[in-house]
Amino acid sequence: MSASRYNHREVEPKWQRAWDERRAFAARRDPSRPKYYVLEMFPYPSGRIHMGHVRNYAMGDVVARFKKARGFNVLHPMGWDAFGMPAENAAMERGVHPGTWTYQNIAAMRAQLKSMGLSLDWEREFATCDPEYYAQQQAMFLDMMDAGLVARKSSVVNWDPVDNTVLANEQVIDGKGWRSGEPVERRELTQWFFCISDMAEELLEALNGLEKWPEKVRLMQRNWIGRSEGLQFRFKVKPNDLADWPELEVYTTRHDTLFGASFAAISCDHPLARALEGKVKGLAGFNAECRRMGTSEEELEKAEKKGFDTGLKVVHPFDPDWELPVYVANFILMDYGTGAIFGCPAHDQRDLDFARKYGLDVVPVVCPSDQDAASFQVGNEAYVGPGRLINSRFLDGMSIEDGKAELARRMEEMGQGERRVNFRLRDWGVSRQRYWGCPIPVIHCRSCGVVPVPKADLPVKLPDDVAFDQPGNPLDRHPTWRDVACPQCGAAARRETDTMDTFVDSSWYFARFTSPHAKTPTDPADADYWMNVDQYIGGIEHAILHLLYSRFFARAMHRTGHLPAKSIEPFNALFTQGMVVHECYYTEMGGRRIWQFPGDVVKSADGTASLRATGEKVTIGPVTKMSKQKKNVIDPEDIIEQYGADVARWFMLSDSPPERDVEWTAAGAEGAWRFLQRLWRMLDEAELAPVGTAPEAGAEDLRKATHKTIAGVTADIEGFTFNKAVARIHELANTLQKAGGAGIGAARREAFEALARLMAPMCPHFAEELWQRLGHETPLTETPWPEFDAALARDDVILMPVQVNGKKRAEIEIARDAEARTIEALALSHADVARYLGGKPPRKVIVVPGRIVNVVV
RNA sequence: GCCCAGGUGGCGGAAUUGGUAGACGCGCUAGCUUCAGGUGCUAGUUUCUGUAUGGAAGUGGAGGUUCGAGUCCUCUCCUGGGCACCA
Repeated sequence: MSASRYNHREVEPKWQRAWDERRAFAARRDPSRPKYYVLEMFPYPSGRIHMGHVRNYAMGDVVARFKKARGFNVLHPMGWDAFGMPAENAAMERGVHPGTWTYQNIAAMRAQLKSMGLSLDWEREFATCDPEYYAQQQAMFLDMMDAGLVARKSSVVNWDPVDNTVLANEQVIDGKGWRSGEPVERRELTQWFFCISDMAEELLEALNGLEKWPEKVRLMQRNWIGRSEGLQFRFKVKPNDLADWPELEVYTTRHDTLFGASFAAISCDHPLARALEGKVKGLAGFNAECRRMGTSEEELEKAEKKGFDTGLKVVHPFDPDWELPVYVANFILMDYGTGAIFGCPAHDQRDLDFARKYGLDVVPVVCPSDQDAASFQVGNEAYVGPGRLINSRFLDGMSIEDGKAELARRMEEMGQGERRVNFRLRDWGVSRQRYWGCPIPVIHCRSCGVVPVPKADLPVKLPDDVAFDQPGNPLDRHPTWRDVACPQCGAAARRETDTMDTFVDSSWYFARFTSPHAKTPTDPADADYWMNVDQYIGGIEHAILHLLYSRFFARAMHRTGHLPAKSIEPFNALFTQGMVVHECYYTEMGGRRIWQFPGDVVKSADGTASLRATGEKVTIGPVTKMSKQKKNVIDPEDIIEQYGADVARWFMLSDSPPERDVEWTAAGAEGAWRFLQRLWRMLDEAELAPVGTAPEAGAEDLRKATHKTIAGVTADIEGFTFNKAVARIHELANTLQKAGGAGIGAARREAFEALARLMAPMCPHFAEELWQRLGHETPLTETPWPEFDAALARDDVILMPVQVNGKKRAEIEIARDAEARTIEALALSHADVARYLGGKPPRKVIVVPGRIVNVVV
């Protein structure tokens, strides 16, 4: 036989065509078979796939193909998260219509994804910008309005005063608008909201049931929802010439520290702060300064703590002679609690920083157990630990918990406050003042107010004739689109020009895949059969928002009759994969870094690097997430062209555990390529028995290796440790290569066939070709997963380590199920062990049958 | 600032979940095969020490629990992700 080479350029298209012709991955409802729905987070159509996509979809495809081989009726769909800002940016920069740009990108990316050979049901494909999709989203918005899940209220946005437009946090750079360069202001707008906070308790509770979700994601969601038990109470305000403000209501979780209070503070957006602007000199300016900060929590928290004394006082609830100054402070969030707090500097770091800056008292009221109550002082660090209450009158001597209970009891008795459960979670603002999104289907009528668009008039379609020659929302400027007759009174009215947050689009696409062309959001029979998603796979960056919104939306869809009760938690299992990272390279010019593409850089053996074209010295920077800015991107298309999709997939699954970041290296891709070629050559040279021959009795070692590998790889795929599966396949290939000699042709065939079948989920084209070469006519997509023989996969005699004082000193060969006494006797009789004992009896012997022996001298 | 995760050879990582640290791959070293080569094959490769069977140290750092710790506990340093209008 002559040595051949595996040629991916012929083999990959061949099998892609074969699967297509057989419609191998078309999912059809079949109640007689168990279903399995595997879903990867759908991509944003940026124009090209990147390595992160390759990794994500390679993993999903492993699961899909594996489950199919195990007899499940698999649903594995793909679509496009197609609305969003980049399309509008492209429109502004290049004058191309957002829709044209988006659908061109989809066409390009679809072709790239198809070249990966993924087992996707392309017949279910849709884009969220298809009117067919967003029409159903609008229908659900109306249903949710009816169900009381939608509210209209004001909230703050980033406002660019030059462009007169709302900015995303991303578009605010160092407090300035990204285009205008002018300082951004916070501005209040009336917006549409989904009432997710009404479900806060339920969304929190149900996290406990999501056992197949990573614990860290559940924890992040718990913290995000942020349930707290506290006290809401009212201070009397002095001097009381403000008729509208006899009281100031605050919320606290540390009411035990009320006797350590030294000030009260309110948000600059608090109605009282606004009311005082005309009365207190300088306050308007201070508030304006606060509002110049962005809306992101990060920015607010990191900013220097600043306050403005309003001159107002509030009276301590338990002492009419005790007055506290009222400040407006830049670190109080209007959206949390009541937008007002009392400050206890000794036991809250922010309050302490604030008190030191403005010369306010710092009175400790919680004393740690190892400190003396009379002398305990707080320095530059607030004390937030446990202890006994001091300086607190009727609370003195109590624990924090008892103090809270007693204070709350008295406050409730006085009628001045109530215990209250509060959540950090805010309602979901979905209004966007942008064109490329799903129009919110309501009409504003001068006499009827807000009127929903009748369902018969859906979809409210985006107009095509829009211009992006100026900033702001083109829907506002369109000559006719806004004009419409009021559905109730028939008078001239105006359409809502806000569109929906793109998170809405991605909060239910998984349900739509079960019946992508239904005339209602879902088809009950399809949703009932296919839901829930059995395995969801995506990036950890979606751990909070996307997943929380989807959980909310599934509940909302159930309440409005679009999903069955079992689907209020739509994702049974979740896996969050790590990023693809790469070294970055730069040259320097005048102290500035000029980033260089990896393809333009040559690395030498001594670890230095230079530019291919000019030989200029290149500095190797850190390994970071692939990004256009740092140019450290590898285009999957180049890799697929050079090495094939199977190599790209195999390497993405090797080495790094799926949940961790993986570094793309050219050497790693080469290694994957060499492995496939090696297997291919091994088959050239191997003597095999005919298909179906029973394995020989004399080939035990090879057979054991084969069956152990089948058992191990099966467990690895189920446990999402694909890197270990790859390592095991390498080991079997090594064993097979070394297993020479005649008379084991059937055992050798068994090993080769196992390799082809085990590799099929990871590099399907190569595996199919191997399988065909082994003499099989039925493709692997229709071949069941291999079974292992438990007797062959287990060792009866094992090598057991023997430790002396915790250090390994010997090994004994012993039956796996030997009794402790037998093991101990054999261990102690070992020459190396005896040497350490020096003739004396051991002090203690620990025997863990099947594991280890430890002799303590 | 707050929340979450991760630190193991030159590199990516494995370690039966408290039981032989370094599987597998990359890289490197030596040799072979005459290969145009960045191909293939064989052997070696944690560090220190010793001629040697061997010995000692070793999982970011410092303590602790245990017969036994990469794994559990406390403190600490570093890196990454999220922070509500990026998707």
